[in-house]
Amino acid sequence: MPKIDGYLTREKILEVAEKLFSEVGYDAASIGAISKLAGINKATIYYHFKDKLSILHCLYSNMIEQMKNRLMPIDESKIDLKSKIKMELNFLREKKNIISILLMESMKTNTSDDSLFRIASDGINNEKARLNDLTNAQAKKDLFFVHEFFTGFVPILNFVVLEEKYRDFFHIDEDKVIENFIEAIIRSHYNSHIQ
Amino acid sequence: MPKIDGYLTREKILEVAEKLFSEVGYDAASIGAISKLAGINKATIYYHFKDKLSILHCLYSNMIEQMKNRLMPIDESKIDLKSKIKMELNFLREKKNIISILLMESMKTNTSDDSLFRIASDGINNEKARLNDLTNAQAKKDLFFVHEFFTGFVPILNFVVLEEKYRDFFHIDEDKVIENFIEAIIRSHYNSHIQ
Amino acid sequence: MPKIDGYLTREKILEVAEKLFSEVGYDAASIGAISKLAGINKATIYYHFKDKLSILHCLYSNMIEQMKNRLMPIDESKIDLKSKIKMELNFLREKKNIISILLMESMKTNTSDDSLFRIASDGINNEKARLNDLTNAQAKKDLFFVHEFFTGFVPILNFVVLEEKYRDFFHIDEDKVIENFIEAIIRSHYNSHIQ
Amino acid sequence: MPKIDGYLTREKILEVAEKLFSEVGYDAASIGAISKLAGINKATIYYHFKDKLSILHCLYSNMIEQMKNRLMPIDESKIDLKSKIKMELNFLREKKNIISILLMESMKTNTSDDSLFRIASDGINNEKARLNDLTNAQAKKDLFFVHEFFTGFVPILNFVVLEEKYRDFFHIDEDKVIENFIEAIIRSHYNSHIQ
DNA sequence: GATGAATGAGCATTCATTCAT
DNA sequence: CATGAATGAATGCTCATTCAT
Repeated sequence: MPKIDGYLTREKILEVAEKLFSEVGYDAASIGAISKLAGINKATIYYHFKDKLSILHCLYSNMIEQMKNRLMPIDESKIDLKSKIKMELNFLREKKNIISILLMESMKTNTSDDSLFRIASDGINNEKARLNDLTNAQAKKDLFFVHEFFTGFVPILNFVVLEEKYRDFFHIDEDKVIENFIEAIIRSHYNSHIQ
Repeated sequence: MPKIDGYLTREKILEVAEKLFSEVGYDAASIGAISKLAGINKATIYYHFKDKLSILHCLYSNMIEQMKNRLMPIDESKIDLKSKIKMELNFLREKKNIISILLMESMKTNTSDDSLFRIASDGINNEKARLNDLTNAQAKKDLFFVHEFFTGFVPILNFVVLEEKYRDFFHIDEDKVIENFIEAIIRSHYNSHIQ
Repeated sequence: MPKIDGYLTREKILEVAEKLFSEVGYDAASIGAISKLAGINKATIYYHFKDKLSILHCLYSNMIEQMKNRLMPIDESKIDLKSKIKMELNFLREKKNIISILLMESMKTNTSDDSLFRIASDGINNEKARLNDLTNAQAKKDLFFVHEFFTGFVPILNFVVLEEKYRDFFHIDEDKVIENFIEAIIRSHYNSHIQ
Repeated sequence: MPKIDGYLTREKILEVAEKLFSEVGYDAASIGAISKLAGINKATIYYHFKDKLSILHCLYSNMIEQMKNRLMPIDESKIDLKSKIKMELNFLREKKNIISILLMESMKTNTSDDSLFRIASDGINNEKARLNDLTNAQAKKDLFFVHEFFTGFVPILNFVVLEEKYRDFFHIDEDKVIENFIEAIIRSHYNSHIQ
């Protein structure tokens, strides 16, 4: 085992943890399994991270960091909406693993983990500029957020996570399913934006 | 707890398991915890169920059973679409726990669990009648399914699971969030049905 | 491994734990070592005891129980004081192990474990009847307790624990050391009782 | 922390180790905890000490050194016996931590650690001069040692270690408990010296 | 039907210790 | 002198599961 570089070790742990958490879930992924897959001693993981949970939190932070440097308002001009969504989707598809972890953890009904909402509201707030009516603000903002979150953000994240399994089950090929999803999300969510 | 016969014990186990699985996830919910919460001996659980996984499968079966006896096509007549959705939503909200389990398990990227898709395609097939064009069938059907699944089925299930946490995070009250969601899902999904 | 009798298993665990705790100290005695010495599976220990600490507490309780059924006032009549002390000493020498544990744990300066004092005050209160002066009570009682505790109780417990090592170091034989200790404790403590 | 030279670092380690050993016991005090409390890297501790045990041995040596430069015979002249004991007690009370460690370690029934006896016999031999009868020497010396050790040395060390907890439990204030102990130890031990 | 007792394997975490720099 | 990084072995404890009764 090379003692060369603590930074690389840390990265390797995060990489393997993200993969395993998303494959079997946070709880079923053991530190022992991570250490074996990473080729790193179990105790070394605890040199770099306080505990198992802090690995998860670190993954979240890294994702948020990347999201921040990226999420930009997608405007309504239909000219290139499709390609904009395609880019967005490709960006998110690279983050499939951490997104699946985020969704699974958020769906535990008794945790107070609100990462999903914090991330969503960061992203959605970027687009709030679209709201042109500032009278009667709160009621409209509430509807706007629900619409953005449940008919935009949520379907997209779910698509990223479930797409592959969807293809396997329905025997459709990748390009087609993506094409179809983009058409569906434009028709439904983007064509019904609250303004 | 009156354990009049084995049936009640079995029901109690299922009831507690469903609650706990949804609260902390399938993996973090131990048989020991279930037995303690249910006031039932651990070994008794193994009298009624072969193993932990078969409890989960039994919960799935029960849900599918209930879904089958219920899912009916929601037609396009906008007259009472809203109240129809409201009813649908109330029906599903009672199943919040098992739905959260189903979603969490489906999102593990390495499982071959396709319950989510089997349940979805049962439901969606009921509505396929709506498709009026039978020529060029497959391509259209594919789009239809993607649309139904990712912009209808998925947002609704996610809403059922996340609604309470959404309210806590955004400080909105229950009635309003439901009202808003129904408006959003009608605007987006139902107004863009593939026909 | 016989599954015959949970009570016996529990007793065996306590017996081995007491021995090991006193040999190497509570902290250095691992549950694994106890289980190995007892010929009992590690997990079985946790079936019978909530955690490691509750084994210790159980040992304390058992000792206190035995002490209660035993400690009687030793009166001043010198006729058979010696043989009374000898009996007392033999009784305590059988409890050498738990006494050494009790002392070691009590000497950790940051624990709030007051078992030693609770046990001592039980024993000493039995003898408080000897105090014949009830005027000016508290100051006298305080002195009485300090005297009983630090020049009676403490030397006796320390003797029980250290006697064997004392003999090894000073190369004296058992009978003689006991004889000498009894003479010393009578001369010092019993001849100077607060009355 | 000014780590001007290695000497200070070494001192700091010893200081923190002594504190922690006495607080939680030698076994429960980890090198990691010592290093954190001392603000010194774990590996640095191993630069200064071969292993954990040698820290303990070093603390013992230091104590013995200090004891040697100090222990003087307390003669029988009752004139100022009280103040002599008070001084002795103050000297030992400053060494409470290492004394508690010494006692705890000595009470492990399977260790061959005889530091307690070596220290005691150093101190007691200083006073052996008091013995005026040199015929029949051994039997008398044996009694003398037992008396000095178990009714003098042991109660005093135990008092030093347990005093604070004694006060907490019995709700007595410091001055009073010391006053009482001195009276008790004079009455019992010093008034019954073997001569 | 139900249960007390038991277990092997595994869990997250910590240990004292090492070593290249 | 000092340290960041690493490790094998062990820690207390929990797991799903079994089985005689």
